[in-house]
Amino acid sequence: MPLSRAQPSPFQASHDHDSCIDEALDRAAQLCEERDARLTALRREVLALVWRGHEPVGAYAMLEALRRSHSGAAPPTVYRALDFLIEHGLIHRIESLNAYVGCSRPERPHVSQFLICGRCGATAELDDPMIAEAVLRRAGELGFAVERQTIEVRGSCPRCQPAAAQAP
Amino acid sequence: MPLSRAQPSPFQASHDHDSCIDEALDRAAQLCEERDARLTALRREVLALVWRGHEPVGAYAMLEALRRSHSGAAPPTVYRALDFLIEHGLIHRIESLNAYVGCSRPERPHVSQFLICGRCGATAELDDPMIAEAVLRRAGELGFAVERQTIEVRGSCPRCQPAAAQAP
DNA sequence: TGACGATATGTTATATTATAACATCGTCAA
DNA sequence: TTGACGATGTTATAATATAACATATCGTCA
Repeated sequence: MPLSRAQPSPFQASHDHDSCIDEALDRAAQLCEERDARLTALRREVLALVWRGHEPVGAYAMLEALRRSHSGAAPPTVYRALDFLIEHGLIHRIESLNAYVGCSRPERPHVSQFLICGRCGATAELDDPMIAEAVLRRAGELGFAVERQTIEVRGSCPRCQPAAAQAP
Repeated sequence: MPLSRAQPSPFQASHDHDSCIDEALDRAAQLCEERDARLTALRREVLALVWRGHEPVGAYAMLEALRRSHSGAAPPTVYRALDFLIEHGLIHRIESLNAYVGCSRPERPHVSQFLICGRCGATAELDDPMIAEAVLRRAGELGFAVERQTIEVRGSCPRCQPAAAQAP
């Protein structure tokens, strides 16, 4: 089965990231059209910036990059675009980094978990039902009604682990 | 079995919070002594501020309170104390709130999960091995070496749920 | 068409959270 | 007693985020 429209696996070896970006932008365009949401040039540009890599990107880093094309850009310019993208599930905010990362499965709502490499910064988005359900189960036992799960895991990705062992 | 030295259960009905604070301070003093760490008056005062309630407290709120007794207090005053308390596992930082909450089991290292009520702010610290292990298992499958888990769950606590249903 | 309403963006200012850098103080031990 | 170290004081500034109001753009309907 060809994975024609899927993001690369977590911590995959080098891949064609340009197509990765293109694909994310295409999917976003499609989703926004379906939902009558306006993926404007500005929002699209911010989405592309989030997808520059698989590492979370800070708002002010995006702002700086954005200013190259968009001379008058100010903090609200970026934050408003980020708000839109988050609302539509196109990106996620990583709370422990104050940074933003592209969503790998924007089509459907999901509970995700993030594995964040402390060395290279690469971040993988998981959608593991076992984890999500373990949280729901325990919360349920305590009578707590879950609305949102924020799960961010720091550590070393497979590619950085020899390095991690070398220089601890 | 008497729970002589245990924090109250998550989302417990009203309890004697003064003894809750006292107990946290006593345990901290004991732990610091065991570890040859200096729980100075300032650090102790900041710890008491974190324990004012079971809701996470922001650093600048603590700073304001601290200034009543400590006229010259400045941001570093608070942040340095917080750093110390975190290092010694006496408090936790809630990433999604930029706020700090007392640790309910400072004696031993643990992986905790937080249930945070979006209405009253009350926060319960869990130490559920099922959740922690579900994360470790999945990360392990992907070759990711976990160093720290940040798990923060938003929702409504049992006491706020009727209210939540009423005013959604 | 063109005027209106809604949504998006521009612009300026400011709030909130956190850290850098260096000075001073206090304590303990040699 | 002095020197080293850890803690705190002090000033300044960095980094992240939002408020508030002005202007522009787009789609719709009279």
